[in-house]
Amino acid sequence: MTGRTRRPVTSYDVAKLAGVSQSAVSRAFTEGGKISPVMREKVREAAMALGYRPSFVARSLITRRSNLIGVVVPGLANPFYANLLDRLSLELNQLGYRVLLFSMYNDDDTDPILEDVLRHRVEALILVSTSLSSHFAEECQHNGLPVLLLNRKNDSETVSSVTSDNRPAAAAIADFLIAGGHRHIAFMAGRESSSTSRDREEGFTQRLLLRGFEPPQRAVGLYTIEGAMAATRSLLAGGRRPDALFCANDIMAIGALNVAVGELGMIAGEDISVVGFDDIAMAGWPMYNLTTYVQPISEMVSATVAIISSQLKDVEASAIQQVLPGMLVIRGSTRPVDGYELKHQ
Amino acid sequence: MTGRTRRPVTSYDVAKLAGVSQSAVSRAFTEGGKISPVMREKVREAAMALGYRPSFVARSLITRRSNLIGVVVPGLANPFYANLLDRLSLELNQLGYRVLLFSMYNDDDTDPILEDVLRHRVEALILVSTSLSSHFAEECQHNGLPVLLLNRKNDSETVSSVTSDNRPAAAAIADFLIAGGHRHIAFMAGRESSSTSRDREEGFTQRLLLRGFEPPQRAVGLYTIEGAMAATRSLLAGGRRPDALFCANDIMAIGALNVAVGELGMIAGEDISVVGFDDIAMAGWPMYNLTTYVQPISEMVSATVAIISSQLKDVEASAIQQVLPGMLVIRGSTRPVDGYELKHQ
DNA sequence: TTGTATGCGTTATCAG
DNA sequence: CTGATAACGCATACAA
Repeated sequence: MTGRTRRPVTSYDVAKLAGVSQSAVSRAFTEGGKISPVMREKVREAAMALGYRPSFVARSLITRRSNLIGVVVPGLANPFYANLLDRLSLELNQLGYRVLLFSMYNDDDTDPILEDVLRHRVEALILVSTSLSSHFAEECQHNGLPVLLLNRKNDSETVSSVTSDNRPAAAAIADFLIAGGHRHIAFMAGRESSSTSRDREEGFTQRLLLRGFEPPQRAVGLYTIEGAMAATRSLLAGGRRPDALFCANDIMAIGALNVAVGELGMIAGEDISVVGFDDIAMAGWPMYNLTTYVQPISEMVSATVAIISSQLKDVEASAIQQVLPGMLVIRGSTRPVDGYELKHQ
Repeated sequence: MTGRTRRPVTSYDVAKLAGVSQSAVSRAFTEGGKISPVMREKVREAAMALGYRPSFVARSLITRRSNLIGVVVPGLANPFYANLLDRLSLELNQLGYRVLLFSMYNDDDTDPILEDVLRHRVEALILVSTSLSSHFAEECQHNGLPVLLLNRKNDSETVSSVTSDNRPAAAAIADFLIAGGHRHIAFMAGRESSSTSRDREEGFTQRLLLRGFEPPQRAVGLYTIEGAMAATRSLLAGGRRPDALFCANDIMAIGALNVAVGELGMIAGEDISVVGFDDIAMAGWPMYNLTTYVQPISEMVSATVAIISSQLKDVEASAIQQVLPGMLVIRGSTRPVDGYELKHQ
């Protein structure tokens, strides 16, 4: 406790104090190290006295394992992403991995960031609702680096992904709105570049057409509250006011409610039915009470970790496109419909 | 593009292909490396062909700089934390640092996690609303590792912190509620262990006493929506219903509104006035329209990065306890008061 | 079981 | 400006 050390304590320092070899110190701190209990204790004591902590960076260099997993998120303003990241971090930690975090704000060009991630020698890469250039996909595959797209799909079949069953989900929502007797149905997209948004729109539109409806009125909310509020204002200002609105995610649906209910004084579930997608916590709160499609977030995270784990074990493991089923939960933001059970709070 | 490489490409591989020495490769990829343009180009070409990326872990070992900053957050369910993390990540990235993320779910014992962080040789440590054992504080100081508590203070003066002016803020809220003619004033605390919650409570209570009021009715919301909803139910079920409620953060205030307005049908700003703290995005949405104290999140993050930077430059730089002023924004969840300007949407 | 010696992929130091 | 060579802190094959 005397002076301030500048240089961190090394295994050599510990070895000298304990009167043993450096490798003994190493073994004392390695998982399955063959070492006698008495020696281990001696080393641990010296280490404690010096405040020694084995350096993961030195270890990584030789073991080629960084214990790091790169996670790229598109900002955390959407609670769904925050939640996803939170759980991901938790599960990865339990497996002994640490999360190297990257926030993407412009979806267009992930490459510079990914370049940086690779330099850190992460053991795997998880992209949350973010796309990947085919160039990089190849690059990662070539290096045997597991990559997984979470809540988004890739054109190529060579990269793994975990998503909900977006198309059937959207179709079910179309059925529900039709059954509710709505006639002027609208859809709010996220970003045009988002496969997730496209899938939901296609599933929705195709089912409407199949049932003899016109394609929905269309707006773009850019996956943000503000964008959704603006889009909703113009949607509801138009001559043919829609009586139902399906938004590609909850955050936009809530933006829509902010405008329809909060600004225009409409009554959700009577004047207009609003449906979201994700089931973020807010959706279940009394003030919004939003009908939405539950993304099975827990299963999605588990599947993600499972796939990553398997590819970590076996580099040759083939890519998996996992699609997980969620469920529609009916709350008060939509007109009640016979045969659909209202979720009791 | 032929076989799959198992071992990442090294600078030696590049050197061989380019017909130069390994050090030349290193210089070509180092910031201020003295190297001729022609050689640099030759190296870059070979590197591109092989898909070479310098290893940060090898570099870290010798430069003793990991480019990593450990950030510990108490989960991301509270948008305020998510926002904080988001901005922090952004600013640190711009300075060339990467965020090594840790989520704390039990506030009690951060030590095992911090142990792990240090092994990764992070260059600094930012604890968001999380406490630090004095043991670890010493340890970090001894190692010359900058540590900063964000949105929380420490007993010891030796560790830096960045917070809002919680006490004056809470006092201002007391004044505002008194001016609004409220008589039965309640306070909802976060966690008892939170210095932030304690500061806000003390500032609030002391001002009430000073103005001749009784100490506020008290509830504990545990900083969560669910906790706040439960606390509010019992608060409003009691005989003496409070006509004003100040919650130690927004998320709890919104929980309170969920119950008061959403469940009990009360009218916020008439039957009861609810005030929060933080000014998360949600607070400004029409459905909640929450009066709250704005934490200057942007300034807090900048101050954090500035302090960390200065301590990174000069290990001997002394700890700083920075307290930043925010401001009260009046919205619709509280009774209007003369002399207080309503925030226009 | 323990110690010795070597290498992980870079940067840094020194000659040329 | 360029190339050889020695660290960086640890794990591991090998010898004892």
